[in-house]
Amino acid sequence: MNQTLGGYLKKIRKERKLTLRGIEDKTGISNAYLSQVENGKICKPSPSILFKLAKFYGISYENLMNISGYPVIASDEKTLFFRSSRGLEEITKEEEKELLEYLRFIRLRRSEE
Amino acid sequence: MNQTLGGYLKKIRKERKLTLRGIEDKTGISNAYLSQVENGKICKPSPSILFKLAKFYGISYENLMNISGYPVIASDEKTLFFRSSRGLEEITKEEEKELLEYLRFIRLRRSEE
DNA sequence: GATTTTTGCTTGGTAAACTTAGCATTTATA
DNA sequence: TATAAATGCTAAGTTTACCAAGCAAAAATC
Repeated sequence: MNQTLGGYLKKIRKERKLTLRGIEDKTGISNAYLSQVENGKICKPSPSILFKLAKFYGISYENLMNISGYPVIASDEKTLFFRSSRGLEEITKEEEKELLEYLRFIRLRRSEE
Repeated sequence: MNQTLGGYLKKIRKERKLTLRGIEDKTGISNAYLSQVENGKICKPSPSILFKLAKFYGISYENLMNISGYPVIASDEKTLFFRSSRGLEEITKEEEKELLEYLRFIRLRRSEE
């Protein structure tokens, strides 16, 4: 899907007509370094750098981590949870199943309105 | 609560009565290096190393990343999703609210059985 | 009790991320 | 058209993660 990290970043920057030095000013990442990244001379920028870029471009940090070859929790290994007033709550497999059924019900009901 | 990476790893290893060389054999991480990590001489092992340790010890990779000072997606910024036969499905805020209510109902019902 | 093995650690070296300085070419301004 | 500024890039240097080798103390084996 997405080729190299450098290619991906370069493509986005070109699309938005931004300059290396402009990004340096906004993110603190040196233009020299970013050039090396975009041209594949650096293949694994630190997570901190990737995070700054993700935030600046408004793209997914997790995706950048993945493209860069860092280990990332596989989505199907993540525990399901809920935000609530009490914070984050994990849910059991059984609850997940019931909730999924209920979600189907909700969506069906909504589509019939 | 606020623990150093080294202290945390050392504590776990001691609790389980494991040796540095034993872990080297199982994970490929050199005992010399692990010693430096545990004693705080190395503060930011690469995510790849953290992942190996998390897997080996059966602890949270995300937590190790966090303790090491790497950027991690804040839990309240995570998108809620569901595993289903169609893959991962994101849910809207309204759906989340309804599902949370239903979760309360499920749990109440279960506790009354 | 002597010797061998195990254990944690230090030292020295390599590789790669990242910065600063500077160069060549293009673009803007006069 | 001449000059100044901007842009992308490279080279050199610093820092730090990480490994291999080796050392001293503790533990195990005889």
